[in-house]
Amino acid sequence: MPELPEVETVARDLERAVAGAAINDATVHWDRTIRHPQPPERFVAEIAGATIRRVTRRAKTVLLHLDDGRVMTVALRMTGALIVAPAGTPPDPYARVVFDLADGRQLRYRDVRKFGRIGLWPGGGLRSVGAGRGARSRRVAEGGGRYRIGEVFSGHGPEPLQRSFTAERFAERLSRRSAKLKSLLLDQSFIAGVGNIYADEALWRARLHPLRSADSLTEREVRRLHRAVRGVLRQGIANRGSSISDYVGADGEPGANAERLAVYRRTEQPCYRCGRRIERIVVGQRSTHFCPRCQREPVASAAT
DNA sequence: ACGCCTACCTGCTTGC
DNA sequence: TGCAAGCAGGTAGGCG
Repeated sequence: MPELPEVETVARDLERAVAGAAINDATVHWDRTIRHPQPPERFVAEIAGATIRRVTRRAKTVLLHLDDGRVMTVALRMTGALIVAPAGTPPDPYARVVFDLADGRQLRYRDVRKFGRIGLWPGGGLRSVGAGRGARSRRVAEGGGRYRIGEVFSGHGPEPLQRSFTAERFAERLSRRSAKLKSLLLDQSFIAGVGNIYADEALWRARLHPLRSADSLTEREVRRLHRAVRGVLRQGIANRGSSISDYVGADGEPGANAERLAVYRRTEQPCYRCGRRIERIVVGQRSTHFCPRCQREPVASAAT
């Protein structure tokens, strides 16, 4: 569910709401939410008494940095949500892990489909990001542990909103791949944080067909896609995320970006640019929406 | 490198 | 109304 803009929204909400808060205790209601091989009981013992220093994001994962340098990672996957509940809020049947804060509030990890995972790592070697308004990347203090949290993300591609993600760098990466644009945008090792919604939106904005192969793009097309990817993500953040069914911010409120989507789940509805009906196809087992007029079909290589 | 499949889970919508 | 099938924002692992 949540892609970069939704995760960024949650991280920012939590930074304001729980930075400085101490975790008294935790309850695990669904063991598999705790990332293997950490047994849930040990996780609880290790998190109890910790204080949250700050909250950031890397790719689609929320990072809760603890005072002692350790980092708790929360990968929301499809239906995960982190919600701050004031004292006295009725229990949530879908809360898989509940953190009791010292001030009486609860930080709840809610996840209907149970795909999400929570991990606890010694710090070190990680560059996390603040995506917004010129926020700078920050280095996590070196933790004394044997493992580095940075290794968790070693296989991830660049953060599209960082200044270092230039059109030139994007062009270079694209030129070495022959995969379909849609599949590549979803590949977290190619670019971090883009999911099914924003991939479709970016391709529409850049007027590129989802089946185009990456190495077929002209320089101009690469620039359009670069701008489009960053643009749709920034717009998503500005609107506090796209709530299609169950995404909510840490305040429990849905985001406003769903109404601003141009193609995602707008099958058969008119394209905002040309009026043509939006089509839905399946690419890499993921539903894909595009305008057949604005986003021209790649020329079939008539080999003969 | 790439594509395709299966899993992991539950709930909601659609069609008969 | 009931019931089954299809769909969902993500990703890991396996196979060819």
